[in-house]
Amino acid sequence: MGAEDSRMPPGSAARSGTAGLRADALHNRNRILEVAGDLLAERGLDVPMAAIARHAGVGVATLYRRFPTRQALVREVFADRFAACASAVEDALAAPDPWTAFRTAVEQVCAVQAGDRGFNSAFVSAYFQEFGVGGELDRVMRGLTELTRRAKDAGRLRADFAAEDFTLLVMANSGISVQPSEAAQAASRRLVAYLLDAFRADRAGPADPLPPPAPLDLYDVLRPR
Amino acid sequence: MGAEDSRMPPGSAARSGTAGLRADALHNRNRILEVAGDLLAERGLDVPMAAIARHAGVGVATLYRRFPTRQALVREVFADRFAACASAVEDALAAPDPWTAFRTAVEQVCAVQAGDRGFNSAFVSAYFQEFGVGGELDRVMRGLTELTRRAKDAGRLRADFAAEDFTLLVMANSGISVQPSEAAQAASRRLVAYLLDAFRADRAGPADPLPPPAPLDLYDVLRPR
DNA sequence: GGATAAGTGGAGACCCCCATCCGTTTGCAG
DNA sequence: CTGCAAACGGATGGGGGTCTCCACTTATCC
Repeated sequence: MGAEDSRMPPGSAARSGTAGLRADALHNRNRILEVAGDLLAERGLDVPMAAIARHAGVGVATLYRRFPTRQALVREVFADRFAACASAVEDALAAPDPWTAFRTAVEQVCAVQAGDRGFNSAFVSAYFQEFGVGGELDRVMRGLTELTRRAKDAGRLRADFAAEDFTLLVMANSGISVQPSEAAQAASRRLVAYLLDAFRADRAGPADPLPPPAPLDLYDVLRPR
Repeated sequence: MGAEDSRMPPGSAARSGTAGLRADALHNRNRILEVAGDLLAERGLDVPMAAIARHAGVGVATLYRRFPTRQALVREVFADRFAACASAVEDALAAPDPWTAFRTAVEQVCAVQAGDRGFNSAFVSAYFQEFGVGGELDRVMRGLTELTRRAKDAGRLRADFAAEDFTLLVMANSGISVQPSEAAQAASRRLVAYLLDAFRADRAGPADPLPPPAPLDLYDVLRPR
């Protein structure tokens, strides 16, 4: 409960919990994160903790000491991917053409999602409610909302596009990405292309009217159990 | 192997294994199927066998005696839903307008899928490789292929629509349907509407060219593990 | 170089699920 | 009514996963 560590310069810990670790401990921690990243990508979110420990060449105790819960581990592993999504969106905000910006942002987020089974599950699971990535997720969502506004103002995005449609996109894409493979990634790209095409404003003929935007909120839809 | 049962009139067993059952056994069997249907829909494919037995008011032994494997149970439970998909497609084949036929077939199949978490998983999982529902599935696929041909010939379906795009649709829809709820079903309807819109041939302007159709085969993509 | 606390790995307690075995009950035919 | 095979359900063994405890090792500081 005392002071964190009065000698530690603020901001020196790139990530939580790395401060004051002994050299060997830090090495193991990194090795665990590395291995866990691979295993989660390949096998999904429910890969046994023991398997991660074994592949990392450490005992389970070491794993649990460093990451008390599975969530803590997963959060740490995917923090950078969440950040990657966020900055992809923010990069897009700098692009001149509103539609291109919208399109590339969507494409990039979906590509990240399709490439990693674990991240996909993490992204689309009740987990991320307690992930502490709310900040990143909000950055992504705020960015996408702004991109949406611009694309609509420019007349390139259909007017009845709703914020919930991002959720639609993410979850549909997650269905494609259950088993990440080259084929699945290609399929994801094709799905996204189809949907972006459907989102365009400049289509001929009266499309069949859309069903009402479902009040679809990831936080609601995926509530645990 | 001996004769099945020489006294049984052929075709009298609506489903496999119901012939010659004692009255109480038959009652329990039906109760199990009923309860299993509900539980699978709600909780998904991995609901514990014990839970099914308990809800049905029978012992696990009874459950296992009637359905030796989980697959046998699931197959029996969802046989009618698979059949429903098949006949929805075949009904559509009778419709006069090719596009309407295509559209309603897709909508109905996706609606069935979105309404039942267990069926959704069953539909989109390695399971159905050994389900013995290959017949039904082939009926569905053959029907959809024919509907595709007609819709293309009529100039209503875009020429670069590929057979693999059905898989795309099913898997995307499965992502929406992880947690069946009114909201999820509405979302599914909206997704399908978007995609059908994207599949239409009569769109203005050169859409961005589609990524190549991924060689996406459910049987391949969802291979166990 | 030695004291010390941080770090370690593996054994094992606990829990959940699957699937089978077996003593008891019960529908049904004669 | 009676006998028996069919049916029943709970106990049980086996497997796998999570997480903790503890005796041993090792980096680090003086």
